[in-house]
Amino acid sequence: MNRPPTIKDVAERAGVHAATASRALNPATRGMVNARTASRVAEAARALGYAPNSAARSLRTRTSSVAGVIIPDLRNPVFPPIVRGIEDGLRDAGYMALVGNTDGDPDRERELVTAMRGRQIDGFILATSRRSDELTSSVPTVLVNRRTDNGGIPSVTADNAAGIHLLVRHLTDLGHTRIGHVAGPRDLSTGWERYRGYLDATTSLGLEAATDAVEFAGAFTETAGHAATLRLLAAHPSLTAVLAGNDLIALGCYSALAELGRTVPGDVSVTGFNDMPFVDRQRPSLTTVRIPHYDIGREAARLLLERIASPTAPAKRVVLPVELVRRDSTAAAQS
Amino acid sequence: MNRPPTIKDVAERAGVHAATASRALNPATRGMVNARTASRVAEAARALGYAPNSAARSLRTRTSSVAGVIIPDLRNPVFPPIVRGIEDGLRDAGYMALVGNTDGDPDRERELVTAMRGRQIDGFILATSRRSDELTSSVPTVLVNRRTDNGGIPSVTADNAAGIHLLVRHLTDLGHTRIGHVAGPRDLSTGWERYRGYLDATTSLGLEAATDAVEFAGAFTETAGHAATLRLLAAHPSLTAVLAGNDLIALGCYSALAELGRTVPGDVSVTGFNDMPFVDRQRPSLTTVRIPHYDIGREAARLLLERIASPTAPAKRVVLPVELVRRDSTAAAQS
DNA sequence: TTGTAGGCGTTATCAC
DNA sequence: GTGATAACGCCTACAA
Repeated sequence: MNRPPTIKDVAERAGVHAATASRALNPATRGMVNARTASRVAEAARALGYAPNSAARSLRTRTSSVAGVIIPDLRNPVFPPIVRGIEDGLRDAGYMALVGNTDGDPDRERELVTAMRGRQIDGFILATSRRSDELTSSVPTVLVNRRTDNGGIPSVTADNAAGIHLLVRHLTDLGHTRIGHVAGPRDLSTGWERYRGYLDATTSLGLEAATDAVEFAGAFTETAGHAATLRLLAAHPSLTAVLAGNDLIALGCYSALAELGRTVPGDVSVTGFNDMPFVDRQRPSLTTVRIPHYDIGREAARLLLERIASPTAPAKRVVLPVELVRRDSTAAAQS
Repeated sequence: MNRPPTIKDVAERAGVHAATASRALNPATRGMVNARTASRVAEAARALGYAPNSAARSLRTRTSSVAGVIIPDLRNPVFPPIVRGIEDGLRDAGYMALVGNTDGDPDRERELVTAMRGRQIDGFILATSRRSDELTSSVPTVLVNRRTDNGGIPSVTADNAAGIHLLVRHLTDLGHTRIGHVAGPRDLSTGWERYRGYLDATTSLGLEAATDAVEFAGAFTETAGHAATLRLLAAHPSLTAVLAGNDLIALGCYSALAELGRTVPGDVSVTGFNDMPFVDRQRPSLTTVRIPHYDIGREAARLLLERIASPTAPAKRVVLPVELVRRDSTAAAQS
């Protein structure tokens, strides 16, 4: 239980001064030191099992090689693969992730940001932003999955518009012309961009009455999707297809349609968004758009490291491609 | 972009010495200081937006209020609620979680442990342990979900044996007497304890031939479960019920039985373990045992904090109760 | 190429 | 009850 070795111990063992040991151990300054002494120091460090004290290093250099990752709730199946991607992306650069959940509460988010700043975080990856957020962080920050309307902060998101276009195209290919939309919350870029994509796709394909065949779900949840679907079909009973804002909303569509005595896909086709785990095993299996969650996370980590290296470079907005996954919840329209 | 305020700034503004400010701000030492100066300091800190520099504090106190959480893979649906529970449990005490994934690789695990130690972690929560691991950490450590055979390290797990008893009892109540087991890996406490529970329950209920009606799946995955189920039914074609090591293995049972032309639950009843998300929506919905993932995480955090406070107290092994969830994958045995 | 010295911000110890 | 001081371990001008 004796103290871990310090750089002084290493220096002593190698017969040099602490400053020399420090230079020898740091790749960036290794060149300043005689190659033979350098390897002697390295050997001593290895023998002692020396690991630099990061608190001391942070205090001195004002960097920590730690990134703060703030998400709404890890239990939402969208986030685990994203966080995993972030972790893997950070690891390559020797960074680690401090993870915090907000449950969508802005106060909680502020608390977390403050607490993490106090811990000398080098940067933030936020998955919690609303479209209207005006983030003015002095710390390098990257948005993931969601983004703000204001493009000042780098972000990594899926191509929501393209995904919706793929779905609408898939449905029109099946002969559908009366396609409704159960949209996600308007204040989140995911909900909003998919809604805009729906408007674009339907109008550009010349489908009538699309603009008002929309209901907004209060949240990306099954229950909110259920309620919104009931409202949508009450107003538009003749719809033959429903585009849901995401997979959970689509599951809400399933139950609402069942409640209304409509079959999927016999009477109404339903589509989701995200391709979260196990939607391929629902009854019926869900036609949806696959978004590359893990890659989104990894890319966000890359962007953050880039940003830390050059904080004043212009903010990139990376949009990753998505993929249509045809399954059994969509079928030819009944005429 | 000027430097964040230090305790010296706060002291100056309050007209006291830095040491006094430090005492005033620290709840533990607040008593040493005059109440009026204390509140003057607090006010100055608030006005300046002072947040202590945790690197300096860590350097001085050798504590960081950060815990390392090491898991196999966040994408395994068991872990998100556990990690979330840990995070919530730590937060109450002002701790944060540094999360790392190992993919079950012991080398990777060692790397992570070393790296986190270098970061002045106050303790570890490990979800990666194998039964045979001999952990001899000088840092407070708690095992979660899995544990080692050697009881020297505190752990928080679900009551696997009780869960299996509930399932076996449920099946015998339905008239089953020929119950097989597709077990999880023997080297993990989860797989092992459920296997032992199966032996106990079947023998204590006087079911014949139970001991050899077991196949071990190579992993807690659907494919491993599928393969093991085929082996089990080849050797024991007359089984009317299969107890799977966990939910994913149970899904493998489903597909294997379908491949063999047996219906669930008509020909064979199947049970899982964990009650992971969406198994209630499989066809058929899965009878399983619900384990309190979130509470397990929270309790692990509590235990770790306790351990940090008194590192030499005897190691508790906390076992949390589980609950039978009856669904459609089990039915009365055909006679 | 290597050694010396000072300081990062905080807290513990000692003196008043 | 408060102030002065030193030390935690590391890094980096600057000096040699």
